[in-house]
Amino acid sequence: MSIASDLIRGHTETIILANLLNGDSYGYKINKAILKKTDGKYELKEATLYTAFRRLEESGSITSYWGDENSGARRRYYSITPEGRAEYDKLKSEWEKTKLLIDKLLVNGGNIDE
Amino acid sequence: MSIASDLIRGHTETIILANLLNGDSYGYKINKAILKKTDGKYELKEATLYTAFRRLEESGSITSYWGDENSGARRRYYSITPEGRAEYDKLKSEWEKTKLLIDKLLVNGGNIDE
DNA sequence: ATTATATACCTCACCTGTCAAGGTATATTT
DNA sequence: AAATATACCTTGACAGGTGAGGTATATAAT
Repeated sequence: MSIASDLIRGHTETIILANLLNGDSYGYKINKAILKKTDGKYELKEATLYTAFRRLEESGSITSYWGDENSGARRRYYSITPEGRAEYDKLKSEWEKTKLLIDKLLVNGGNIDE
Repeated sequence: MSIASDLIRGHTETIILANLLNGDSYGYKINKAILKKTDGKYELKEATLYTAFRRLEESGSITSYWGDENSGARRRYYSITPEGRAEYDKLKSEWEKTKLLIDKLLVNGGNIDE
């Protein structure tokens, strides 16, 4: 594995929301978009992806509907709600703050008396 | 809570190791050092701290010994091992890579066809 | 004297997100 | 007929974080 799952934990929902900001999409496509964004380095596990969809829908950040494909596999499309956009903004800014905090915490240092 | 635990998850061990690079220390002091590093914004929960010590010791990244305080509460000191230093380097560089990856993934974008 | 606060350690049960492993179904290519 | 790609889903196990509890010493406040 190229990325530790404990380091990505907690970002799954933000990643999904980011992929819905510009328009509706569906699971498979979102995962392929993630793969492309990261130059093939990262992709969500299916179980993680779909359980995250459930959580997001339950909390009101997204809604879903079945596509009307007349050919091929059926698709469940997702829409981001206004609450979802607000949630995205919140999670994004939390990430920016946390990033700085972790950077500070991982620096070799501290522990010298006074 | 000022920092989401899912965002810090997986960094606990790296944070502890970072605090042992410059010399031995003990739980309570490490946590106070973390608090100081982050200007009072963050502190590990005790249960998190001590379970992380167990894991780190079991995996060979740290060793421990009881201090010889002749007054006050007893202290268990921790030393980072050469393996622990190597582990720190590895976790630190994983963080640097993951940070860039998450930054890419959280950007508004993707989902536009071609 | 007793209560509160600070120091300093520890454990257990629970919660939550991730993931391996399984499954269903359609369409195309070999 | 088999393999691959698309596209969805669920279940059980696992692991790290945490709330809530505990022990013990020393000092400051009531």
